[in-house]
Amino acid sequence: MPVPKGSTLDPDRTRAAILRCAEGILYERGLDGVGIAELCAEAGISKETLYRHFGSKDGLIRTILEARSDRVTRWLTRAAAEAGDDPAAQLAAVFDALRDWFGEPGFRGCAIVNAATQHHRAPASAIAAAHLGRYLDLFTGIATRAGAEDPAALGRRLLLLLEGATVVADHLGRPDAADDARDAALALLRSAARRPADNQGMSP
Amino acid sequence: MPVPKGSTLDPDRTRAAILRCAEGILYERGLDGVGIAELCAEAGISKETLYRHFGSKDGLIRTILEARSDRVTRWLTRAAAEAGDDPAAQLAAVFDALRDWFGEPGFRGCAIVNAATQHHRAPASAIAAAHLGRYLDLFTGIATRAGAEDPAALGRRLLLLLEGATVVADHLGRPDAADDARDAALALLRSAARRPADNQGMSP
DNA sequence: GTGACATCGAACCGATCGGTTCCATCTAAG
DNA sequence: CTTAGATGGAACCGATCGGTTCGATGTCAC
Repeated sequence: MPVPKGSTLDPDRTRAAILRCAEGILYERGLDGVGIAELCAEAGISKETLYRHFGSKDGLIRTILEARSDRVTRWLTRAAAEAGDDPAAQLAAVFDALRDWFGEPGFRGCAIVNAATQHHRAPASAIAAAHLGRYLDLFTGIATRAGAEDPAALGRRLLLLLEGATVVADHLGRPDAADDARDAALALLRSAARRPADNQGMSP
Repeated sequence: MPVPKGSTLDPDRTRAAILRCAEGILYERGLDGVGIAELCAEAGISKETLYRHFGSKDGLIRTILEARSDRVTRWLTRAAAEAGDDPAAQLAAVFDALRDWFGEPGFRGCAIVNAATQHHRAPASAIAAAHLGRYLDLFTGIATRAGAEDPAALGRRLLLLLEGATVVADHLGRPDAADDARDAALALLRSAARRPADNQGMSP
């Protein structure tokens, strides 16, 4: 029961408590797998309070997803930044961070992509698209600093590895998909940074 | 109304008609986005008929997903086989086929992976895992024939590209994610087939 | 014609859904 | 002490859900 009776604490704190509690349950059980009533019971609040803060279940979901996109983006960006100046090291750091995430007990894929998959028309789709765009910016930045011939193209390919690793880690239960993605990403980085043409060998 | 009154045609045909109709609607609207009643109405059958054939909504979904996994696997395997003997050409053919799929009007991601994302505990999860395993076999076969040093590892990385491309094509609305995946796959194939160590350049 | 079978259409079941409303209660500010 | 605001608890709403049952209707094999 995170929220006492009356207005013991300011509404902002109530709001934050609802978000923190609902995020976990919705992620674990799916957007349609849990009702408003259970969400409120688990958070120790009444339905009226929830609706005063978020207006609707969709409003609650939107708020949760936007906050999560911000948090995840900051987390990965910082992981890259803390790896130093070498673009390859930054790239490796991103996938190493992902691997930690994939290995956590409750891992169940990307909450934002999952939400968009479940509610395809709803605002979740737009949030997911923006979220992937942020990933793209991160990877394109690394590709640019690595001196890739076509940083945008390399960024897009790195994004494929991230999303693919997330899906495989989830549905195959293989957190080490992040390791495969990391190795593949470094290989792509090497071949893209090499030179204009994409053949880098001395084959017949 | 695909199914007339009485038993005009044999039950097998009725069953097939239900499957064909329900598959499209469930894919488009999501497993929880459409009820049994609407499914029956759209297929022009009664609820009793549906339940006699499939037992439950989950039974219907399971049947649909398993059939779809078979069909998709055969489709991609044939695309690879028809590309000739060159492993690189086979790989390119797979992603070219995917691109056609991504570009279709109703594309909404992989139905099987989507189903597993929506019903995480249900049999959909097992079907999705098996489905990814089939992809893995396809890619590992290509990697083996290409003479990769570690065909299993290369197969896993190619799978990441396929799944990543599917997610990105869906949520970013970019069918050309398949082209990025194709180029990345060919680059990975080249660098993996080159030689034991994974550094194939002449950097400092 | 007769019986076995498949089907439709509709009513029905209990449960749950998202959302609304009302009121007693508690706290903090004046 | 009083008042304003935030809250919990519970009742309530109409709709929909997955699933069951039953009788009428139709076709087919014999």
